Amino acid sequence: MERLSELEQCVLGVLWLLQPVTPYRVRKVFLESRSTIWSGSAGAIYPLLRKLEGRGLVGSRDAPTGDRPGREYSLTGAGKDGLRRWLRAPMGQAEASDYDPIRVRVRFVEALPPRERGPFFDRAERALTEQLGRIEAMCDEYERGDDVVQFLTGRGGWHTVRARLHWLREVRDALSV
Amino acid sequence: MERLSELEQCVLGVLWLLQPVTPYRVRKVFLESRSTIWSGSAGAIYPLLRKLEGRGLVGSRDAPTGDRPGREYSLTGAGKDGLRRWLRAPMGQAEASDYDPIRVRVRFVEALPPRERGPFFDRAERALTEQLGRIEAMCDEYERGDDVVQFLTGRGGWHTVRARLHWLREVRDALSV
DNA sequence: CCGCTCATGTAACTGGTTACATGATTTA
DNA sequence: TAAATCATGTAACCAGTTACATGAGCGG
Repeated sequence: MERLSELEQCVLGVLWLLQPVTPYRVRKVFLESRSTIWSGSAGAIYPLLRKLEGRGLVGSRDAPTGDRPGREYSLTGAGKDGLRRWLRAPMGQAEASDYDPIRVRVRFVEALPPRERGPFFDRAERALTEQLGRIEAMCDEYERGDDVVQFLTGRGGWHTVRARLHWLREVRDALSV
Repeated sequence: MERLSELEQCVLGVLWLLQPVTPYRVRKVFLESRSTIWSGSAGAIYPLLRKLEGRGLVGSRDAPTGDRPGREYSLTGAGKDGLRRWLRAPMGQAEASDYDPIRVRVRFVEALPPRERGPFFDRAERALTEQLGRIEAMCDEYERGDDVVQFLTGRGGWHTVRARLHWLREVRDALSV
């Protein structure tokens, strides 16, 4: 029982939500995600799905639409077990930690001459504000749906980005730039 | 002018902060970081430093301690330019986005039978609370130093983790588990 | 003297990305 | 009818990890 990568486990989750589902639709979940760790590239998803099938965690069948060939994947019992094992696993520092690309940049902001620091923070604030807007739009959409958890998950991202934005203003203030 | 990876740019930043610095000390920055995107493995740092040297962004010299051989790296002018170019670059969705390993798990929590959802949230809350404690300890330490930005950066992580923790309690409440 | 940390490295691997190829279907 | 999107895939590449090897110095 080889352990699964984070992406593989996410894909099991997506399958659980959307099954039966085509690889392309799985891809789109990642392509359209506000998170950027995974690109949702075909080169990631198609081989991954076949690999999961080889391990018996997912099953597939041909599902052509009219003339076009198509393939649909679903979770097997073992697949659902795998998903649950993930959710039952202990959570440690890896799960609690986060990486904030803006925060690391701020760590080194004094490498910039003073007059460039204001514009730096402007760029950062704008990026976060725009992200906040995107998430709000997304949450509005989700709120009209019937999937509560989807909405709540969106709100999670919103809270986090807002916290980063507030912190950024605190930093500007503390450094008076 | 090949573009640099995020890790390479971070390493330039670390060099800017600590130069002249040994590869081992650069590693420790990542090894001891609360963030877990990079392991700080020797296999990452040593070849990377040589690569940066090959590109003329960093310079090195022998710096043995008594009997032991050692090597010290510093930024070159081009290296500092590279660091600044990073900080001057526009920030978009990639920089504003975040990945929260707990949030993705929450997305799929209903794949767990109801009675297991409480313990799931317990584990998540504990992991975040512990992380909060670690960050607080770190910030206390930094506060006694003279590096304001280091302290502020620590606070950034604290704000983010606290936001995630608050959100988690909101979710528990909303799902009443 | 044993084990730990300091310190420097290499080799094999792997989990992805980028870029390409192909063709059907929809939309402007 | 041209361009965009749907849909499926492959091949080459690459950044970083894991695991290993080596040896010096230090604390119990």
